[in-house]
Amino acid sequence: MESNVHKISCPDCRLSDLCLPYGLQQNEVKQLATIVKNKRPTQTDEYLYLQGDAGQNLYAVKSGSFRSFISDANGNEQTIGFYLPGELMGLDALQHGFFTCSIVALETSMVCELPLSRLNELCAEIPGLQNQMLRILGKEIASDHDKILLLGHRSAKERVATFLLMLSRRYASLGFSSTEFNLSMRRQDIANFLGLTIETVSRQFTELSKDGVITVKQRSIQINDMASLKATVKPCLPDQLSFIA
Amino acid sequence: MESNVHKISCPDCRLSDLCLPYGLQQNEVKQLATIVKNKRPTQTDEYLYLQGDAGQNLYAVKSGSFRSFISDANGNEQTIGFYLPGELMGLDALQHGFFTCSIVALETSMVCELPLSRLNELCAEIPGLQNQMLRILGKEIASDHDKILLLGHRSAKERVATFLLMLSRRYASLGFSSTEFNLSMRRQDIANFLGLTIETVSRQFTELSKDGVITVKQRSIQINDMASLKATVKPCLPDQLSFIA
DNA sequence: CGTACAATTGAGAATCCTCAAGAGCAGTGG
DNA sequence: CCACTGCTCTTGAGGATTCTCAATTGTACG
Repeated sequence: MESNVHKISCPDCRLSDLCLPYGLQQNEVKQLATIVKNKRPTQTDEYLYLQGDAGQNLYAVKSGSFRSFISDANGNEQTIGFYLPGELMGLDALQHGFFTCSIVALETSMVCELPLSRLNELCAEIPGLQNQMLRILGKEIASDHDKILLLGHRSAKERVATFLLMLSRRYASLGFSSTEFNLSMRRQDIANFLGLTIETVSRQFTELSKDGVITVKQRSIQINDMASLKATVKPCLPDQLSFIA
Repeated sequence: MESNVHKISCPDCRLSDLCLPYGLQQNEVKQLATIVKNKRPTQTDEYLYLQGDAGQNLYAVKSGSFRSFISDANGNEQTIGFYLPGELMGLDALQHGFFTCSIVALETSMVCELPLSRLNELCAEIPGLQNQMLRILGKEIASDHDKILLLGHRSAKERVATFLLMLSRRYASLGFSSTEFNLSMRRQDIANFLGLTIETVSRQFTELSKDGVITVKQRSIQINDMASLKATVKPCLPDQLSFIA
């Protein structure tokens, strides 16, 4: 079944409630499905697109995970976010038709390709789709604001704890365990995303482990004391962890 | 004339090329103008809306400037951005219909109120308007990504220099001087926005002054050596200063 | 002129980074 | 089966940047 994931269309996709079809009528979802192009799997470390590429499509994650980042003139990267199944990539190209960041697969992954021109036409026909597009864009913006808060006003420990909580939340909304999961990204990616060094991230993991809050074994994470982990970032409002697109 | 700025409608507004009407036909702009509500001036330190408020409108800055920020449970603030004339506020409410940040006026300012329901209807009728909405949303997202880069990977000096450059750019696009302007925000706002303390911001201003790059006198800024200022943030790609919504 | 607020400047402290070495794990080939 | 290589992650010590605390100066406004 998993090997046929790239053949599943919107009406049958278990992610449809998280993705663009949310809130649409059944026949509208079918309409949407007609413009979706399936792509071959994206392999680990393969780029989906590069900063500066012409962006004529949006991409929805069907399986796996991705990392988005901006490169500067010196080749330094800033990781902007991580994308999990059901999430939409490429929204930054809406401005000028060029991607302002690059996207790379963290593992073997599947995406659905949505041509912007067709999507725009469909938005005019299906009000619910236009609304959902706006909701998704609003979510991206709200999530980016949370990241700005994270980078601007949080200590290293708070950043790492927040990172884990946000992954926990998103895995939960996908129907996976919120307390046990495997990180698909390297420490380097986490550090870069959080504006820290990998040594600092590693030390924070170690500290949280020593306090019994989490158990870390390479990429595998187990949250033993969710309350403590949340208390670590208590300065945040309870519902302000929608975080990290 | 300035006192009548709140009576100027879209077809006559000198900001129309920066704002929603960009790219629209003349009659379409008139249509848009019919849904715009003029509001009384917003005074310094007056809130346009508060985090958590129901958001049924977007707001375009007609004159003056605003600061947006997120508050956490302890009352700490993170400034998310500054808004100048022609820019659209309230996009974060598109997700759930609630504002995720608060907006406060930095000086006496005018805004145009755009009811989302009417705007949505109009978007379905006017393809150009829908496109412009998506462009604006894409710009907001790209700009937020730049802020994440700024907070995640830049030194204090780079942050302050970047802040000045971005203001310079935006004033220039409004037709004002790119080398001489007055800051409408306090040091505290700048520091908070940049993830620094006001002391650090002040010291960076002093250093840039001592190097002859800028002249600072309270809120008044003069850029004497634009090349040096840009060199301070050279790690960035030349066109990556679209910055800071 | 005095108060309140904003901004600057200085000294010491804390956090995080840099540099360096070592440990753990996967894949390769003898 | 085991050593070897490459990569990732961890751990430690010292250093740099930025923050905290405190005092002073400057500016706006009644």
